Amino acid sequence: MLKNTEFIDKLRTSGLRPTKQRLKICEVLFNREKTFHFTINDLAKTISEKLNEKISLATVYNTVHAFKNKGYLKEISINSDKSYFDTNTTNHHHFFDEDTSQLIDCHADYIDKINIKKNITGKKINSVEVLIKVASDNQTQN
Amino acid sequence: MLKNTEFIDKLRTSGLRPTKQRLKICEVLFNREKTFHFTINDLAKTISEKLNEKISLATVYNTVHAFKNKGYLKEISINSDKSYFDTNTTNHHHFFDEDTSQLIDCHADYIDKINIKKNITGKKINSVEVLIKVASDNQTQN
DNA sequence: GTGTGTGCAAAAGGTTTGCAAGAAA
DNA sequence: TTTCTTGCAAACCTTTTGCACACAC
Repeated sequence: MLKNTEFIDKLRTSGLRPTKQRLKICEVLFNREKTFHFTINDLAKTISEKLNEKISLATVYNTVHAFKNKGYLKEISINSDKSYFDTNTTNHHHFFDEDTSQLIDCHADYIDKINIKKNITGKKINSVEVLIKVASDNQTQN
Repeated sequence: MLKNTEFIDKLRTSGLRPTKQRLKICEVLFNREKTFHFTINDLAKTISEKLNEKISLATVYNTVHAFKNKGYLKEISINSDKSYFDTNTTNHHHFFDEDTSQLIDCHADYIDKINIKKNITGKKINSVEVLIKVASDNQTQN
C-alpha cells in the first residue's frame, strides 16, 4: 500500500505537479498488487465507481499519456479500436483472450526468451512484444 | 502477374461476387511481388492514384474485411489509431520502424521460433504475433 | 427477378485540441 | 503572479451503418 506522499514525490521527481486528479489516478493505477490492464474508459469508470469522483476525460487522457512518457505505464500493441495500457512496465508479453477481450500477462516461464538474430541495419531494437491470441477450445476461429 | 480471370475464380470460390470494385482491389493488393502493408487509407489512396479511379470508402472497408475473413489478408496487432493489414498471410512477424511508422516483415531466419511453454487453461492458441519496435540508432527513445 | 454489392451521407466511438477558469509553485 | 493543469465542448479521424440504387447471377 503506497502512501500519498510517495506519489507526490514520484510526480514531483518527474516534473509533474501533484494535483488532486493525478494523485487519484495514481491511487487507482498503482495501489494494487496485480498488474492492471486498462483502456482509458476502464480507468475513467473505475475512478468514478471506486472513488465516487469524476475526473474529466481530457484530464485522464493527459495524465495517462504523461505517465506513459515518464515510463510509469506501457502501451500495449494490440489491434483494437481502443488503446490498452499496462501498469507492468517490465519486459513481458501478453495473452489476449478473444472471447472476453481481456489481456493477461504472460509470465516469463510461459515463453522461451525471444531471440532476434538479425536486425534492420542502422536501427536499434526498442522493444519486442509478443501477443498470443487465445480463444475457447470448443469454438471456431473467426 | 496474376490475370483477372484468376481473381474472378478466387472470388467466386469464396462466395464473393467478382465485382468491378473487388477486382480493382485485388489488382492493387495481390498483383505485386512484395508483401504490402497498408491501412485502409493507404489502399484507397493507391486505388485513386495508381488506377485513377475512386471506390467508395465503405466499399473498401467492406472488401478488406471480406478478404480478411476469407483469409486473403491478415490484420496486424499494432497499437495505432488505424488498422494495418498485410497481404502476407503466412505465419510471420514484423519490425515496426518508429521513425517512419512503417511495418517491415521479419523473415523466419531473423528470429528464433517462438515457443509457448504453457498456455491458459481451457484456451487454444489462435496466433502468436511478435512486434519488434526499432528506431534510428542515434536517437533517444521516447 | 432476387439477392448481393456499392456509394453516399450520417452516425458512432475513441482521441485530441482550444481556450477560459482554476490550482500549484 | 507566473506557469502548469483542468474541464468542457468542439473538432477530428477512423470505422460502421442505413438506405436507395445498381449490378451479378
